[in-house]
Amino acid sequence: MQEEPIIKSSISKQIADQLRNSIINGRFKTGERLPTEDELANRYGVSRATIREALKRLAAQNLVRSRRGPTGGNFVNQPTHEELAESLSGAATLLVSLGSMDIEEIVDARRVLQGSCLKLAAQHAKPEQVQKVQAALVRQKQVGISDEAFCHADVAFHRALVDAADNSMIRFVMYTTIEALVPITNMVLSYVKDRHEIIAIHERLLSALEQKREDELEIALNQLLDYLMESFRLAQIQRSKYQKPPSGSN
Amino acid sequence: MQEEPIIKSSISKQIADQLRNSIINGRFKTGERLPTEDELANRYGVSRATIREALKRLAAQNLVRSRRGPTGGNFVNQPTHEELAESLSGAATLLVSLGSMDIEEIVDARRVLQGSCLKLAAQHAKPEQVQKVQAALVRQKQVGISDEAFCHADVAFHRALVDAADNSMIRFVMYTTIEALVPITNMVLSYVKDRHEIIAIHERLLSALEQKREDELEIALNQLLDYLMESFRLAQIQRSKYQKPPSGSN
DNA sequence: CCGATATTATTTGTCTGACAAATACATGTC
DNA sequence: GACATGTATTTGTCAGACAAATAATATCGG
Repeated sequence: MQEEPIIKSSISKQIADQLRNSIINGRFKTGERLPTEDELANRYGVSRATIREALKRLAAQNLVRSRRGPTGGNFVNQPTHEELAESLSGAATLLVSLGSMDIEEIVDARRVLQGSCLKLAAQHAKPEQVQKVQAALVRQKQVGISDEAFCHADVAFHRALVDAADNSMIRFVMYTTIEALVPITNMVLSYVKDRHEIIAIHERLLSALEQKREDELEIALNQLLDYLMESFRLAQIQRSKYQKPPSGSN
Repeated sequence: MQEEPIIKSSISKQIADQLRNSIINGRFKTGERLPTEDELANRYGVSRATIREALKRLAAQNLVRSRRGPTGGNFVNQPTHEELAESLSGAATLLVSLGSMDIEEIVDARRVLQGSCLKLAAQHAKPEQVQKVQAALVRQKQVGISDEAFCHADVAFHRALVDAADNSMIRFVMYTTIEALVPITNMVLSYVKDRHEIIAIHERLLSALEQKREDELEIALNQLLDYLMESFRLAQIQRSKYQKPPSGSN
């Protein structure tokens, strides 16, 4: 067994993987500073540019962050839930925009997953978590706010709902599912001017949560998603009227 | 409004973000080749090293892949589901290893999410998907296979179950949840030598799927997760016997 | 002695130019 | 026509340099 005969991937990638493993296995602890780029270069016997490319790969995954100066360096980053959710939703929006997932699938997924999630929320929700849901809804009900602000509040509302389930793992995956639908919600909103319907359903969700009525929660959720799908179809029709269908879309 | 007065992040990061947006907005289509590094460097008015660091950030997210030679270059990569699942599970294992999520939460999440997922599977599963589940179970039942191989087959089994739900979004998030538990499963297996219990429950799951019995699926799932948690606790106790608690672990 | 300011050292960020390696394409030889 | 050879193109890596940020230290005035 030779050392490493048939390496096909680039050195910088290999180094990135090694460093990554060192982090996961705890050889580098979170918050700790890793050796300077010069020293890493010496240690691995490569140039600093290569080391930097490896570090940038890790930085793209929020695994390290760098700071300049004497006390600076590259530090192992404990990704916050926010950062994690962000990179996840980045992946999700990418999938959607590349057409790897269609809207029906996402809506179906949300029907099922968020359904379970809401049941959990009804069981576990603490008062302050319910209050957060309410706060988001209040923001959403402000008259005269922009589409963007409305959509932002919409996301906050659903995130608060998910948070009420009080489970990190569920939060992790549900944030992704929610984010994946944001572009569609945005599109729908620009055609469907009236937001009353959405707000009404949200209010229904909130009161059902307060009363811990699981059945009611499920009904309201389905109502919301049905409305979203219906609006989406209308928006698509409207769109194809004004903007000729791309016949030879190549 | 000046051009860009108060930028704090590095140029390479900014360029990476710009390229990323160009890809998402479809200015660069999937499979397409982007300009050579030299040309990008000219276009952005930076050095090639900077461009390369930006590209490595994107490569770390599986957004681009590079090839050498005349027809080579950096190409926009349509991430396969495998790659996506891989990077997701990478994030998940990271979260677990960094202790951002505890096992109870993951198991609870799986109870709920996979529960819904199995119901969907019972409704939608196509024959060939059921067959894949069966195939994975057969592999797992081979006598004398290593812990590693057993665990691999275990993942394949659960993935096949998820695939049976026939929904890309669900697959996306469930793969993550499954992967997050792999390290624990591994650890449990190294202490709990007997695999019969797991296989028995898996067989129960399979037959319940074949008969489309949703209630039975849920019961079996809970049984499996209960067993896992119980074994995990035992493993922890066993562990603390042989390996002194790290009192001053410095 | 103290405090504000200047200097210095360290480390990442970026630039420049070069060469190595892979690889498609053209060219030449038999 | 088949096969070897060269050649151009593009990424991968290297080496050394300077710029920018920043914390520690030294300096000077009170």
